[in-house]
Amino acid sequence: MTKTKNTAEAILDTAQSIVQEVGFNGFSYAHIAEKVGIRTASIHYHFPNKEDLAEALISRYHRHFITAIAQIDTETQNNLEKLRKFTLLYSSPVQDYCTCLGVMISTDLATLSGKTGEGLAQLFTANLEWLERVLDQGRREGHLNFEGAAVVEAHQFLASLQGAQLLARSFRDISRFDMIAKGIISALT
Amino acid sequence: MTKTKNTAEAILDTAQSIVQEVGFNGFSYAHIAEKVGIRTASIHYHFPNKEDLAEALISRYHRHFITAIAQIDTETQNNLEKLRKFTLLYSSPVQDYCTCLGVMISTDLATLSGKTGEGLAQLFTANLEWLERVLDQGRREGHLNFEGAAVVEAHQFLASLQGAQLLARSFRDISRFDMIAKGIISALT
DNA sequence: GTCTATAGGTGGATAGAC
DNA sequence: GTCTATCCACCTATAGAC
Repeated sequence: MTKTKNTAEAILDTAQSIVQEVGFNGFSYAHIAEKVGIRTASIHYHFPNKEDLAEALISRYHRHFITAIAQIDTETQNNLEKLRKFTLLYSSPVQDYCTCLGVMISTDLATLSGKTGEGLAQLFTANLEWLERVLDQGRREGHLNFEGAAVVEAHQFLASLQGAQLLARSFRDISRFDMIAKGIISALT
Repeated sequence: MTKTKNTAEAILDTAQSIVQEVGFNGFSYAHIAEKVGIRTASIHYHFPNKEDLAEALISRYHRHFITAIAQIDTETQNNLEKLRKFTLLYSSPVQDYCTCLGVMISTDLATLSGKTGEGLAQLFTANLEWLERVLDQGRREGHLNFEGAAVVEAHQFLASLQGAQLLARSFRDISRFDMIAKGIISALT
């Protein structure tokens, strides 16, 4: 675990932070190369073209997400508290006035490959299924209160967080995100 | 009103639909030129650079939005019905699996001018102020039901619709938008 | 696995004729 | 106002040395 990060990982780290800031069509290999401290040809060695990079980004992001919600499930029993922690996952990119990778990729979708699009859909499906499960369990246990199907509530929950990121970013005002996130949670109690 | 549309308007129409599909960094003047049936040099005559185009797009979009909500206010008395019509405004781009111009611009913000950013904030402010007013009036008249401040509810409402656009687009499934929009409305009754 | 060098293309933008 | 022609910067991508 103390092993030095390899170049491919460093490229993905840098690429992800750039994409979250300017979108997938707002940067070039030269930008990544400069930040990582290598040449553009080296990036092409690891990711032959930009599509490969996009697919690698979304796939790694999905894996990280699975890890994150697994940790929430492990360390938290109360379902309301789980949801609160989920909102924190979505608040972290907002600290830099960025959006999560999923939101950025979703607006750039039309210019990306079908495989990247499938990866994005899978990521959002994982989000929605986890939310639906937690919402459903929480209601049955009496900790959460909402009307209608859990799957609808899950969609509303996720959509609200995504929109909250856009609004916070547009106003350069983190409190807009916090206000919305707090509102979703309090509506469930 | 039957006057033939001038070139500047035709450029803006085409540019807007392209931006809503691929984002502001996903197209070039050549793409617009081809669709409009002119040369790129002609676009530069009307909009010297891309920033001018961005500012013109957001400013015109804002004016159109003002017109649209004024019409809702004119033809509708019931505040719940006003909100329902507002969701229809946000559902129309989704029919082509696009997002509204505001959502697209908000993700591309980092690569755009400060003036464009201000225009976007003004657009969203107009959205939020209208929503807050309608929500507040509706609750005082007894047609709407929600807890907490109207300004918070307005933020949640708008964020939900924006996120709903992203999800519908990502899954290429309009019903995701409809599900969320219907959920927001029914939670208010 | 990373580099230099470079190909081949497209980007935004301008000059000047009509 | 729109065109042709063109500039130059930058882009993605590859070849081949080390």
